[in-house]
Amino acid sequence: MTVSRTLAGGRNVRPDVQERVMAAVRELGYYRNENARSLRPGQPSGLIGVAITNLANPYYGNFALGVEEVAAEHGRRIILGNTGEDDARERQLVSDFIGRQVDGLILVPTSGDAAHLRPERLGEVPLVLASRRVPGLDVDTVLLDDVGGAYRGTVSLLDAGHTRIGFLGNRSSVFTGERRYRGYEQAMTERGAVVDPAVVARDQQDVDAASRAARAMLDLDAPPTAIFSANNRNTIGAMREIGRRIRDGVPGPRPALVSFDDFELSELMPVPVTVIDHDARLLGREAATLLFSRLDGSADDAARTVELPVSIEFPLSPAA
Amino acid sequence: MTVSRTLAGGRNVRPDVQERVMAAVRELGYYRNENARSLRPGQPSGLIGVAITNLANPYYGNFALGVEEVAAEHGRRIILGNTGEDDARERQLVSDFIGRQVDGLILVPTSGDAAHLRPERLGEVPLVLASRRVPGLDVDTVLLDDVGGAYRGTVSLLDAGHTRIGFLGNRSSVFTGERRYRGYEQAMTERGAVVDPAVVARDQQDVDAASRAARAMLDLDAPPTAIFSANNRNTIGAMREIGRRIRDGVPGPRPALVSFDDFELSELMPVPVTVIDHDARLLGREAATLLFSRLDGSADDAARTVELPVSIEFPLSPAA
DNA sequence: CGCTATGTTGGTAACGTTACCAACCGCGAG
DNA sequence: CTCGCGGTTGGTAACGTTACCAACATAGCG
Repeated sequence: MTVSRTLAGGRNVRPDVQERVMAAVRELGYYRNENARSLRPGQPSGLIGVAITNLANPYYGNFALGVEEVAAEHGRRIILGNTGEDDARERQLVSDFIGRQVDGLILVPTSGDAAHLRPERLGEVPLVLASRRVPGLDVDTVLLDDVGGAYRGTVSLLDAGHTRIGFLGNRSSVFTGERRYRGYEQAMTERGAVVDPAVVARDQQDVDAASRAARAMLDLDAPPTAIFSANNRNTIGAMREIGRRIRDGVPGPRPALVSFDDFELSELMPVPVTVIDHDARLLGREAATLLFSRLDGSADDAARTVELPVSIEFPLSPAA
Repeated sequence: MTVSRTLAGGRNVRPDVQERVMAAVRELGYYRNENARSLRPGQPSGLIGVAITNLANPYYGNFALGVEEVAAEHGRRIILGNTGEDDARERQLVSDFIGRQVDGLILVPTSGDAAHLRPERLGEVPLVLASRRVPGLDVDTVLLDDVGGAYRGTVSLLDAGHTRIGFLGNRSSVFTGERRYRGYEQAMTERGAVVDPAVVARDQQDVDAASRAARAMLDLDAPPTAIFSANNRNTIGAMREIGRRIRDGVPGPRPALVSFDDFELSELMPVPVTVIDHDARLLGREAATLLFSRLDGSADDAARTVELPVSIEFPLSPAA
């Protein structure tokens, strides 16, 4: 008990005893067993479970960093798992996290079945969703202003005189893919532009698929003069294809690009790129902040949604 | 006990009893307490502690992913901490990890004091270092072929006829910074080129500092005609500055670049970029593999070093 | 000088789990 | 019919920790 008290701050322990305890701790290389600590009822484990869909994507790396920062500020650690968009893996991760007595969960949910996230399954463990919502699950959520960003980005192309604007994005079952498409579609129809299914490609998960989709689109008899790309992977793929056409002297338009998600050196691209930028790290910080406000009881029961704004960065030079 | 046996696989439990147990588990939303489990002597916690220096850097995100993959294949989870190159924070993380009974540690070490990593402090917990070595610490380590990559990259510039080649990199106390500088220096002196301190800048930690360093270098009366950049952050910074000069019509050379670390769309840059590429995810996988070979006892006592090869990607077009 | 108040110390129990052991069951062989 | 054996079941203890309580020492006060 004296050791426990000393390590807990030393209240009501004589200073010379504390000194002897600390000396023994140093000599023995003693570390307090945190697992045994959290075994006692009511004791938090100090762990936050974080599951994201793709750690290789720098956006999620930054997201994880934001969560880790806030967790560290509150004296917690994060256990991190990668789901790879596989909901079986997500289920497995969540149940492992709960088994390790995490104080809370932060997820970028996959699109599959979400029965394992229902309150009756999670018990007292608070959950915060990031980036995506889960249908029918009313919990704290941090989102980006996907619709507004996509709308404003598309409008900037329309303002520049484009009317035939292609769309590259995720399939509609992905939450952000659906929202960003909605923003695009809304801008197009509001301005009387036609959304032609021939220049809408919504099933690319990686850079290569995005390149192929851009190529098919630009090889049409009536290719788009501009492309709205709904995420980083599609932007990189489209840009690769555009660069290839320029290098190889392929005739046809050199489409302007609007990219939802930033990428480095976008200002040096051979065609003008408008970037819809956002702060993944802030998204992570915000998710963690929501979680901790639950943990310290400073939030009422109602589920909250935070929608973070996006900013639009126009190309430095008017055209290439 | 019957519940424990059922959940452990059901050996020597009647099938109908197993069924009743599983039904109760489902009904009650029961999760086995992993912390209590690992409390019993000899039981592993199933956790691997991972501390990296900068999760915002996509390389470390990929590194963490590689570790996570291999850990998941072995049924473990990772606890992740970000040190931000702060060795006090590293110490704190390591002692917390040990307090949580991690089965092993994987670190990208900071450059400070490393007393907390000595075997007598870590006890039985195996440690693997990644990317960097710690002076005087003889443990399993995964490195890149920094010297060889930097050497070959520099040689490619010399072969192209450059003799005045600038260097952008980390200060020499950073392990990789030192090694990459060595490769550069070795190539230069071997070929009789002069390493001029005026075009060597070794103290940039972020993109902005790298831009400023590149600017100062290119503003010299005798600017370099090519630049060797020792890491991703310096490459991006240098490229920004080069792009700015092209855009603003600043007179002077448009230096060719060799970049240690890949970046996306390097083929679309306005000056030719040679990339010294490597696989951070593989680095993570390799580190985890070393760790697990310790854990299952299949490695003998001697510390091992794995040096992963790098590949060199030349620009698609000879010049811009 | 005795009483109380305060500070200090350590004994005990409980958290959830599983290794070990003891008890019990039914079945087949002698 | 009895004995022994393998399969099944649950009691007990222990892992390391801390809340609670009891015991004790000391100081202050009347």
